[in-house]
This record gives sequence, C-alpha cells and structure tokens, in this order.
Amino acid sequence: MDAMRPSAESSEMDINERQFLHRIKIADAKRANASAMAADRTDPFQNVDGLRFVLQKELKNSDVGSLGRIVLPKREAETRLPSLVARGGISLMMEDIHTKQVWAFKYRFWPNNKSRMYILENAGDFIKKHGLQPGDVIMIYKNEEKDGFIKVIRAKKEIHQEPSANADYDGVFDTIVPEIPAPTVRYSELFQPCSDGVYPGYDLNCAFLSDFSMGYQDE
DNA sequence: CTAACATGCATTAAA
DNA sequence: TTAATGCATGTTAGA
Repeated sequence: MDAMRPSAESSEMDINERQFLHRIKIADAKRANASAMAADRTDPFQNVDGLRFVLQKELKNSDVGSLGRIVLPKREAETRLPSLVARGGISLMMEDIHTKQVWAFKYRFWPNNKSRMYILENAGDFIKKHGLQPGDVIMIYKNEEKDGFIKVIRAKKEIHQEPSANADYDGVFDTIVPEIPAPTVRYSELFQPCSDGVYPGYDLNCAFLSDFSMGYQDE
C-alpha cells in the first residue's frame, strides 16, 4: 500500500531514542501502578523529548479488524487535531516511534446523528506491523522540535498484569512516581477549539495547529 | 435523558 | 462474486 514510505529524514530525526524508551518504560510502570489512570486521557509524560501528547486510544475489536480504520475519541480529536471542514478529511503523515516508518493515514469524520465520528483510516498496515490486539493502545504525539514531521505515533501493547491483592506492589513505583496528575482540567479549557470553517493555520487562536500545516491537504 | 462510540449493514466499487 | 465505503443503529457511560 501507500503507507510504507522510507523516510529521508529518519536519520536526522533524532529524538534520543534510548532515553525516550527509558521514559516510556517508566511511564508504563506508572500506569501499572495507578488504576486511576484508566480514566485519564492525558499522558503522564507530556513534552518528553520534544514530543507533546495529543491523544490516545485503547483499541477495540473493530479498530484492529480488517477494515483498517480506527475510531478516535471525539473531544481530543476536535481540540487537538486539525479541524475538518469536509467529510473527506485530510491526509496525515505520522512517524512511527518504533520503526521510524512514516505512515500515511487519512483523518476524516463521518456524520453521526447530529454530530461526528472521527476516524483514522488506512491503519491496516500499521495494525499488522505491530500485531495490535484489542486492549492495546495507540498514542499520537506532536513533534514540537523539528519541522517536517508533524506527528508521531506509538503502539503500546497492553500490560496484561493483574495486581494481586497480596502483592506488595505498592511502594515499588512510589520512588519513581511521586504524584499522579489530576485529570480534572479539560482540554476545552486549555485550548481554544477551532470553529468549523476556520482553516487551521490561519487562525491565531489555533496557533498550535499551524505545525500541522505540512503533510496534509484538503480534498 | 444525551452523547460517544463500537459495530452492523446497505450501498457502491472493484475484481 | 468479493471487498471497500459511508452511514445507521444499538449499546453504554455519563449528566
């Protein structure tokens, strides 16, 4: 398919992988320790190594099926991704954190009741490459450091680990994880949502979207 | 109740 | 025919 394209910039795309993977390991441990994180849609390690968390999705059966399309959470999509004016959506290039491939997804929406459903299409090869199953999680980041690549995607296998009642897992992570971020602040309060009809990149209220100006086009 | 969303399914396109 | 597309509908969590 079109999704797999060698990246000319991948060697320059140095996000200090070793350090980053180390931080990921700690973040995973943090998740395992904090059941409250289940309801938290933010990432405990935002802005790590120049990568700003955008959204995540726990994959369902229908996400990893043969259709190659992933439903994205509406609130985060509307606040953190480019606003879509047409159903056809836009093409989104994302660099794979693990493989360095650049995937060409299509980000679009479907009309649904009086609202919208946000979809990431052409995800079949990505799903297959990582062998993603229901319960696994994808996370989308924005690279704030380099021009050229807009977003980065990460596939994370779910931690299939039940903390037993007797286990002394308490305290194990406490030295690493002093605090748990409170998921009380809504994205809508942090960011000005872009109204429909406003082309992302032209609205200063949506200045954070201007980094998306490359790698997609309207249809 | 409303709204998000997981999935069903009719329609269209490709083979 | 089979596969992909685009929306509809059922389910579920939250207000």
